[in-house]
Amino acid sequence: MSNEAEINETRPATRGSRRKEESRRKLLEAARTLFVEKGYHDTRPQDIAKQAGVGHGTFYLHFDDKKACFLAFVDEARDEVTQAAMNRIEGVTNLEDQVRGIIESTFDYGEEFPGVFEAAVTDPGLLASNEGEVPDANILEQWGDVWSDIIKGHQDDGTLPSDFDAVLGGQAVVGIMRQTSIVGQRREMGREDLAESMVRLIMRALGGVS
Amino acid sequence: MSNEAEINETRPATRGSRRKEESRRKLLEAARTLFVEKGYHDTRPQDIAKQAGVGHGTFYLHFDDKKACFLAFVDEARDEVTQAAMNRIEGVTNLEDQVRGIIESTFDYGEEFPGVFEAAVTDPGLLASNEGEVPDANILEQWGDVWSDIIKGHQDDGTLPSDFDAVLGGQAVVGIMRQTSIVGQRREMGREDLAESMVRLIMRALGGVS
Amino acid sequence: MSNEAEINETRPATRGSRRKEESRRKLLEAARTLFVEKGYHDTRPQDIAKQAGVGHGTFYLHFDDKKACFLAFVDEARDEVTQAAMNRIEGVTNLEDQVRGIIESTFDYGEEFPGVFEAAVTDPGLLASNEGEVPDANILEQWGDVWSDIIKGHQDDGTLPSDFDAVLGGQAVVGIMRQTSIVGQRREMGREDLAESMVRLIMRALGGVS
Amino acid sequence: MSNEAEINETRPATRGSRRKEESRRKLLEAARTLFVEKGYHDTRPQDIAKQAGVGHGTFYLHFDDKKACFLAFVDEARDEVTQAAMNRIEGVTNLEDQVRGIIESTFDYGEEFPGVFEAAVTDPGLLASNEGEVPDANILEQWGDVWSDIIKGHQDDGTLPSDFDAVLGGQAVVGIMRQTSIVGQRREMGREDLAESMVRLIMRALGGVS
DNA sequence: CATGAATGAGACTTCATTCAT
DNA sequence: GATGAATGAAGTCTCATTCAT
Repeated sequence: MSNEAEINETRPATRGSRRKEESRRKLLEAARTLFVEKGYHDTRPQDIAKQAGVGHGTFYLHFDDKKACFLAFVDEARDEVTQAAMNRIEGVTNLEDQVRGIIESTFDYGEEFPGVFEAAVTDPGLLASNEGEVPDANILEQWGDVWSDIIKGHQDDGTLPSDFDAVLGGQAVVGIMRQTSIVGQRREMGREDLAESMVRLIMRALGGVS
Repeated sequence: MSNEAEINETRPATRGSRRKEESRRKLLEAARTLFVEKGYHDTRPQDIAKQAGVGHGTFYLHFDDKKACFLAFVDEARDEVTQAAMNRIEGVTNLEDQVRGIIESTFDYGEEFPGVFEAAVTDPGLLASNEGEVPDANILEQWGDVWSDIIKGHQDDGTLPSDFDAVLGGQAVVGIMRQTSIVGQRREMGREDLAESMVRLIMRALGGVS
Repeated sequence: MSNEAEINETRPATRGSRRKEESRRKLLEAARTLFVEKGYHDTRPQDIAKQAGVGHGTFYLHFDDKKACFLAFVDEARDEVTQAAMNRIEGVTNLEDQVRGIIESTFDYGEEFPGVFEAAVTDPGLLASNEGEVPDANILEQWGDVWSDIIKGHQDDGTLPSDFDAVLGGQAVVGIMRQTSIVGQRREMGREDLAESMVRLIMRALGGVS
Repeated sequence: MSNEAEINETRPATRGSRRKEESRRKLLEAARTLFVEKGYHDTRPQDIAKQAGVGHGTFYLHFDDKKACFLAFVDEARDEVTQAAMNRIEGVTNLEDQVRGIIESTFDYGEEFPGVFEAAVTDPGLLASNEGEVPDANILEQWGDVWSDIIKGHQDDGTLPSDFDAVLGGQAVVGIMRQTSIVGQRREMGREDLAESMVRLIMRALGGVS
């Protein structure tokens, strides 16, 4: 008996917990599909459960409530996008190549999972129902911070001028990316042109172009 | 629709129409207050009517539905912000002064009517309930177009380089403004520093600074 | 217009409010029927509305929630029972006659509205869902207080000994009545015998019998 | 059922049955804690299992359903209270001393296990979910019967008058005790005064005082 | 034109119970 | 015997909208 328990500790994925993990996975996948397709307010926990092929109640076994599920979806999307971008610029040191790489990577992700990014960007503030709730940091703001780090690195080694706040610079980059890509897609600009314009605008904004 | 309004202004309003106009005004003011305070989804037509001091049913005499009311609120806010900005840069020809003027004007508006801008920026797409509805153009996108015109003017007279799409440039400006001002406020940066950084980032992005 | 308003003040039952009052009445009647028939936990607001012939939502126009409706039902029942008892002993000064009168009156009420009293006696503590809620005074306790007043009166004029606390005495009377009548009914004792035994037990307990 | 229990005591329990007995014990203790703390409707079988440190499913190995568990809790509490009272009046023949002894014993129990008595008194009728179910006799009614036996004994040996039904007398005693002790505690009367008043009221009610 | 009582589809969530492991 | 993930019927309550007055 105690033997078995110890074995379980080294192999934490017991039968039950593996099954539970599977359910959670199915639910998150379903949530992604539906949040993207119909948006937060038009997606019911019930729909997610059905799409996942589990019972209504199972939903609440994995998420405290609908909002928690949405936040989990956003977290996942953010991690994926960030990971993809990081992989793309692995080893790249030139700023312009980094900018271009991240933009390309974001476009790739958007093509592979259409709508996911847009859905994930829904302002969490909109979901707050209980007054006085912690206004969870926006995914865009978090992304801006990633950019801030990159910028700070280049300010330190002299590639970029230091006459502006790296924090605001990071947010500006995200602001440009968000707004131009939304409109660029809506007005059906070509991906190449769009990317090139974005790179130019961003590089210039940061003072990285003579 | 604006036609009709003008006709009404030229001929003396009947008793009924004056009363109606008054109701509409009170409702819109109430709507602004509540949409700003509690957001779209947590504001009920009933609340708006009560705050306006009219009966619930009266709401539907003036707006087809809740969404229409929200859109009217957004329209109004947009017009106010735009008007204020236009007044501020009246007669100003220098780009940097225009940029600074509009930013200052936006900040002023935000201080006078806290939260209105943020509320008005809610993506109308989120409100769509009927599938296949026309996703009304976002207020930010419309603003970007205003900037595009300004930029195009400066490209034509050689103040700005023409090596990027003025449309995207306009959106980029709006993107920078939105994202940096949100974060700037959240992190409690001083208004002066924030404005100065925004001006510098925008001017550089557009190639207006050596 | 202002004329009409003033008339309305003297005749507060406008058309709308009269209709509302009617709905409330129908709901309370339905609530009584169902709470008595199926108990608190097996009666749904929906059932009450249906039985009353109004829509689900109307229920919540008149009661904050299910518990509030139950409490309103209890209040009503208590008032009725109390009123009937008070009417019965109007002008009666002899204690034994008062006791007998109230017991008879309670039995009458129980025969006219079977189960109402039993249902109304449900401990409100059982309904508390939010921790720290005000534990509304029990209907029995309130009744005990009514008896306390009667007893105090007889202690003051020497009809009853003063060697016990009138407050406890009042509660004791209610305790006797409740427990003996429940069991008396369950074991199908005759009403006459039951009443007579109750009178004797109560009179003796209060020291009102030599 | 009590037969089976006794057999188990005489022959050495197998490993399995000992373990089972242990689980049942832990569950009943947990049930007592939670029923007292949160009441019947706010206590879920899951909570009981968790508090007992066993799996949810184990609950149903020991009790047919939630109601059965509650009834087992009530049984246990009743037996404890009764046993304590019986021990206290062991050898006491004087009625007043018996009454006082039982009251003291009940108070002691209430101090040692606060809330248990109150929780156990929940009318089982309230728990009935299947229509037409036998409404199990109330614990108070059972207690009244115990008193009836005591009273009958005193009627037989002439200590008490025989001009009232001993059954009702027993119920009356319980009614007095219940109602006065609830209110006495709520209004924070001193234990001594409360007990003394209760003794006097009960003794008089039964005609045991000159 | 104005009102506000009424509506009912539908939202979110809970929980007693089962059953495969 | 023990477990705990899964279930889904059922419950309470909301709210955008209508309509009789």
